[in-house]
Amino acid sequence: MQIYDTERRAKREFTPREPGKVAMYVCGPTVYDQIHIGNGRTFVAFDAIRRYLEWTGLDVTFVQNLTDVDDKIINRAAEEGRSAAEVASDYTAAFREQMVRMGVEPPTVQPKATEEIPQMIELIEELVEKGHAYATAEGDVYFSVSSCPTYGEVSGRRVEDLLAGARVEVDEAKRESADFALWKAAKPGEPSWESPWGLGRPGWHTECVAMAKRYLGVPIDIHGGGSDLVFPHHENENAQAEAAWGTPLARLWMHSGMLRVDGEKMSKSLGNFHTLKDVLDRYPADALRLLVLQTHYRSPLDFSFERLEGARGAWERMKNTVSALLWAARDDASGHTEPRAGGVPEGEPGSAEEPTAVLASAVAEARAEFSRSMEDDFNTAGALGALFTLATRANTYLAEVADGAEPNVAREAADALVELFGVLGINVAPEKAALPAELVSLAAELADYAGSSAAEAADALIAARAKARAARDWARADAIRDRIAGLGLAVEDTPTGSRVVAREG
RNA sequence: GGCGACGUGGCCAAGUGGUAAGGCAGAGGCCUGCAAAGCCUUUAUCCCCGGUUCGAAUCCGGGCGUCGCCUCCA
Repeated sequence: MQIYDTERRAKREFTPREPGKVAMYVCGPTVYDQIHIGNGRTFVAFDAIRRYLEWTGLDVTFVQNLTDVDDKIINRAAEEGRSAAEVASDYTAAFREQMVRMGVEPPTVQPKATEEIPQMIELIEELVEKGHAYATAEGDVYFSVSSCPTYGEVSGRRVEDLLAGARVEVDEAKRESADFALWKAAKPGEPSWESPWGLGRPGWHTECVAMAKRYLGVPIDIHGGGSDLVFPHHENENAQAEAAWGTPLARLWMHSGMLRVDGEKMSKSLGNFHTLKDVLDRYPADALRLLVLQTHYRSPLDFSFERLEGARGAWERMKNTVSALLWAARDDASGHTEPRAGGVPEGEPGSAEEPTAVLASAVAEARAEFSRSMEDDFNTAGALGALFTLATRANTYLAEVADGAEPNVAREAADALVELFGVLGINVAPEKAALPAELVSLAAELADYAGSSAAEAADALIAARAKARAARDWARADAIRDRIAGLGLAVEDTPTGSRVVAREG
């Protein structure tokens, strides 16, 4: 498995520190507002990566912090006239809700900064003791960048450049402009904790270091985040680990590309700012995931609603294909699980041209190509291409063999699509509970159905409609279809016969 | 100014030494009572100029352009 390492600026073979196990840390949000689709992109990308690692059999411990004490939260609280804790609590809940909607697996551990203060103080003390950090008269503690020889390695910067090109006013209390705060003295009314340097709160860069150490041990295997975190955040994190423990924080650094909207950086002032919640209120999460994963995680992603529409269409077609395959396998959304008669393969048995054999090899090819792409730095776009190709071949197969589809091969193809899209967190399986009980009474009314099974009722209605169509009684055929549609379902006529499916939206 | 990334068909996007996956949109055809779904066909001098090579989108040099970070930011 090849993974691109930000620090080395090259792909390298990934070998976990402990065979079979991966210790992974991805920076979480600062909970001061609804997260936006840029955050969403990052979290979906790392979720797909995590799912793939797990799918290959690795035991992944995934840690993601919540920054619940920060200037932004304090400012927000002041604006709204309530406590910082309330603001943090609300947006923590909001964040988790969106992650659930987005289909992101919950982290193994999701520590909050405010609950890790002792560990952070311990780390800062260690840095002070070793001469890598210093306290000011005001009660702030800074990290001394020039005391750390490896500073700059993660982001590829030189300390001299940083000092020379510093755009920030040198804080009087800081020894050098590049030094950064590990601990900030509290101002009146701000959330604060007791420390050896007086009341205060931790700096952002210290959180992840303390948490990674506590929950994963250093160096961790993979540290991820958005590419805007490379500098200074991850550089500063790494410096603390190097200074305190003489080890890099992470063995491998992964960074996802930025998201842009309509070709521009997303910002509130440009009016192109979208929260994840707003987008998920309008579009299915699977469509958004598909859109995100159709671009490699390191590339910039240009978001637009036009593209999202396209992704939704593509996703729905995938579901249609899976649905048709399951129908051919006699196990679809309408609950048919018993094989039916008539599943005879077409063509010359044993011939390479035989459609069933062609589809079977298409499945194998798609699986191989999917893995090959993912093994190459999680190339989800290439992996999706392989799945779309399989879907097209499957549809071709169904069209070619008509009613003679081989159930086992159709099922194999459907299973592959559901499984592999599922590895990317995209659900293309038809909903099993799609058939409402009202179908039974409808079938009783229109098709003389006397039983109580919704699946059988669907069959009876389709049979009644087929009979009407055969008799060229279009009015009756359409009436049956319309009544079924009235239940929120749809009737589709396919090469393999008609079927009742759940309707989108 | 410093560091870095990218430039592939109308839009998006894989490929990274042997002559261009896939998605969206468009056009034509097939299937079809209608509708939906589906299938087939069709659109690429791979930003420009040099170089290396039997052979380059793919490597090297130069140019042009776009973007990111350098300040809180996923």
